[in-house]
Amino acid sequence: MTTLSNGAAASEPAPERSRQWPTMVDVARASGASLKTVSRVVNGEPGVRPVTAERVQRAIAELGFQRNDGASMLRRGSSTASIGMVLEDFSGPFYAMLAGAVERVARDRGYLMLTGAAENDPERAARLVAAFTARRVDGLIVAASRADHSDLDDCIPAGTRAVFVDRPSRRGDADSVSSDNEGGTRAAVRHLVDLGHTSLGFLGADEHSWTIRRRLDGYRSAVRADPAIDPQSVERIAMGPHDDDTIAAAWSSWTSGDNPVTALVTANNRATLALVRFLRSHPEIRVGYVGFDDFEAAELIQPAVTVIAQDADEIGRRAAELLFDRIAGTAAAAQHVVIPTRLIQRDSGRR
Amino acid sequence: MTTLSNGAAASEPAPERSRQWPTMVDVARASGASLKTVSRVVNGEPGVRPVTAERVQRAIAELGFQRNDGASMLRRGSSTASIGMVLEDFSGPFYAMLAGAVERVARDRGYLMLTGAAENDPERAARLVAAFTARRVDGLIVAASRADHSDLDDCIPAGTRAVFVDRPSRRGDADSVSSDNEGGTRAAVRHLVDLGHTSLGFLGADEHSWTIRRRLDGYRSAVRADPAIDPQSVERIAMGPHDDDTIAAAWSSWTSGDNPVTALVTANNRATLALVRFLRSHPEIRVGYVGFDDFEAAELIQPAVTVIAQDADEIGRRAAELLFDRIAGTAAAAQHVVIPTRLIQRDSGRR
DNA sequence: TTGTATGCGTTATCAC
DNA sequence: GTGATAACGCATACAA
Repeated sequence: MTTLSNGAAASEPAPERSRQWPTMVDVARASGASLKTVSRVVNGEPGVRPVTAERVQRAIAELGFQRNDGASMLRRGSSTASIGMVLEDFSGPFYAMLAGAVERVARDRGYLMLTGAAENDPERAARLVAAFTARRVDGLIVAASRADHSDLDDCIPAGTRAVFVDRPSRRGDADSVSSDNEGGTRAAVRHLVDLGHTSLGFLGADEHSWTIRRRLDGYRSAVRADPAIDPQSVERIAMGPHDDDTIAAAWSSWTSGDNPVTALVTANNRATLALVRFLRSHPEIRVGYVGFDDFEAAELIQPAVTVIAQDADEIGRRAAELLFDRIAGTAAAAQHVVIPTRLIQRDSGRR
Repeated sequence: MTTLSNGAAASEPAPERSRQWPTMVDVARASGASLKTVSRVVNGEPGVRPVTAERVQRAIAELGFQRNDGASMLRRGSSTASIGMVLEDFSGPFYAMLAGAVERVARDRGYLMLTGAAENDPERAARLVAAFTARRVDGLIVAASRADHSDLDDCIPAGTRAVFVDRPSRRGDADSVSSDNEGGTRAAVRHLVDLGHTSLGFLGADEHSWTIRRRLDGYRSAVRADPAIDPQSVERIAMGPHDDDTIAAAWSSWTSGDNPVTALVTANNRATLALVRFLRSHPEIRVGYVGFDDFEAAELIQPAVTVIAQDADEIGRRAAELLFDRIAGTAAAAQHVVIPTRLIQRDSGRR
């Protein structure tokens, strides 16, 4: 049983000091080489006699030495080769794909990703950012788009690179990437009009969300711009979250007068699924609809749901690349990248 | 413009040395206090005169100082207060929920989570583990359940705490948490038999996956144990991945002889969706089925899909708690926690 | 080819 | 109360 430089026994992990790893000093002692020589071997530097290197390697293997990257980076003054990602939650398919895309880019560049969920709590988001910067991440991807989180922007130290997803930064100096939310709902409205609908409604979601408000803007502007659409449609807006009751209330109010609503645009996945569920329990209601955000089962539901699809993968990729450009030092003006949406026509548009 | 101790100007981030943060030495200089006094203030240690503390605080605010947690942890010899999570991918709903649950527990305990996806590549998984341990994470959650990843187990240094999700460790000394996969498919078979089916088939998935093999085991044992079931059912097994063609081939072979298959068990979400899609394009085929793993739209598809639901949230929570117990030093024998599955009866069982 | 001494940003010891 | 000084694990001038 070897005794380590820090006084612990190699085979017995100490309880509170997390775990005692062998250090380069231990390797040096075990191999009879000096600290510097060990360092050379570990970092693959030239100028070590093969025999010596061999001895050191053996000691490394025997002790199970692994370099402490934290200490290495501290001494080098180099970056931590890590980024932090704040997302709203993990389980939404959009955020999950986003995180996957970001991590892929990060990994390709040799970076590690720290991740945390804001879960609708601005304070939690702020704590995450603080924890990330305290660990000196090289950059931040902020994908927590609720307006409440905008205080977050001030928590990000000046000079810390950050890219915002689905919402621009309140401070204008940060890059952002988002879907073409307005264009998406505009396309949805156009599609419904093409199908013969002239009286529409908007089934919203969280009104504090920046994306949801952009989608609402798109709906409003498309409705206003088209003289064929009943102007009442501009006011037929029900923000969420929705369940059977809220949808029933909106529906009965929108169909009680003359020129009743015949088609809906839903603002996100949740709203779409709430509507589908509502229609299941009210088979007598016939309505055309287009949902924002695609989902795996959209084509399996009957009628298959026509959607405005976001390219979460592309959004994540672009956001990460933008961040790494910043990290590399590209000092250009803040960019606001808008990723196109795509209307996937299935059957739910006609009623 | 203040000049920092490391020679960079506060307002101009240096290009390659990632970013120059003010250090305690800078704060000390700016406030006229000593390094140790600054440290005391930063850490809330007693024995500082209020006036002095005030002066230091002001300097901290002015410089935008934030303690370098990496350096702090190095000096303290304390843990890094971080865990690493290796998952198969981000976008699968199961892994996404898992990651969310783990991060929630970690955050509650003041830990940060590093995450990376193995994406079917054993080498990538190994590199992730190496990167995590090089940063001295306090523990690992391994949720990469393909059998190919089992080499991974040897990459985890002895003494590094790890909890395996959905697969036990090859080295027996690590905790694991998984669904009751065998019990799940047994319940599925029982359900189908209750509905009157006596000739079954199994639509599998990746045969290298430990979970898929357990589900297959459950199917086989349930079929063998029940004399009411046609023994041919034990061999009616088609491993995946599946598309229309593979399912068509299996189906025609399983229904060509006498006592044709009338019901199927699908091994995971992907297989279930492939079957649903297949049945869409072959409306003449009528078959009962139960899918492993619930999905949001399962109740919206017609017929609504009966599933064996896994409790991903509970699995993640238990795995994380097990890990933190280990980190806290609870030195008990390795535990293998099995989380029950739940049959959610909808309509797809009867044909 | 190899080793010694110093410092990264922080905390701990101990003296003033 | 306060402040020199050493040390955490590692890399780097520079000397041998």
